[in-house]
Amino acid sequence: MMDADLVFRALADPSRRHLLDRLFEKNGQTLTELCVGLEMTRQAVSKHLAILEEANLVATRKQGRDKLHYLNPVPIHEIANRWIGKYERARLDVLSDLKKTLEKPEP
Amino acid sequence: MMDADLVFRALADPSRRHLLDRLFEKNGQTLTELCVGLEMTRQAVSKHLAILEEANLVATRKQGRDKLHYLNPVPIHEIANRWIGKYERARLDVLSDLKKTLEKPEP
DNA sequence: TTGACATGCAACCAAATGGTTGCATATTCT
DNA sequence: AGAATATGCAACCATTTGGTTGCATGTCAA
Repeated sequence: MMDADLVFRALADPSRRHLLDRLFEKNGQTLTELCVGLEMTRQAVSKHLAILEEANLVATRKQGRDKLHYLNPVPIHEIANRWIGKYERARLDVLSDLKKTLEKPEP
Repeated sequence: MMDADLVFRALADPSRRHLLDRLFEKNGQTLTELCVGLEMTRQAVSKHLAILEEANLVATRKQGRDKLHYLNPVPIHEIANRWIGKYERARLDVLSDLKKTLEKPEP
């Protein structure tokens, strides 16, 4: 099972969202590869990746001395389905009510 | 414009997500009304609501001595569209590739 | 008008967070 | 073997965060 709280908390930080973006552009990157261009030490990036891994947003595979990082979009998908879908329905209901109101002439 | 970072950070806390749930069940609640059943002081709830308001996830209207809180699902919708949609596509691409692989017989 | 109720404001506090530095370990390459 | 490279681990630090308490202000109602 997915822990939605871990996912939400992991997504709360812009650096972590940026790391997901980087993995989206190129999957299976190593830690040092993900560090280039960032104004952060390797250890900071490593911590962020650990949090993403804990939330199951990235999966890792150790290959020799390298650790390869892979994006896992499934938890994001589950959030979208279970949580955001609900509020999306609320939004559409509002639009639907508005539409009805506009269509119905004043009594 | 919506500040996605404010929205993500606002959604990161379980108490705040719970407040959104409460407003989803019944819209237009007052501060004290939103406090009942919560193991928190009114001031804590007030701070959470302020953060949600800053992220434009709730809108408020002052009516006499009451402050009414309304859920605004639009920022959640925008997050879903702009940000989650991208990773959703990634997920579907993976499934699509898998499907092709399964359909294509070995050469 | 006076008391009760709803909210606002500010100072304070402990714990979590995001980051650093320093050193250790493991693997690759010459 | 020995140097270079990739990662891991731990202690430490400043700031943010989530919460509290105490008091002030505004509004309704008897």
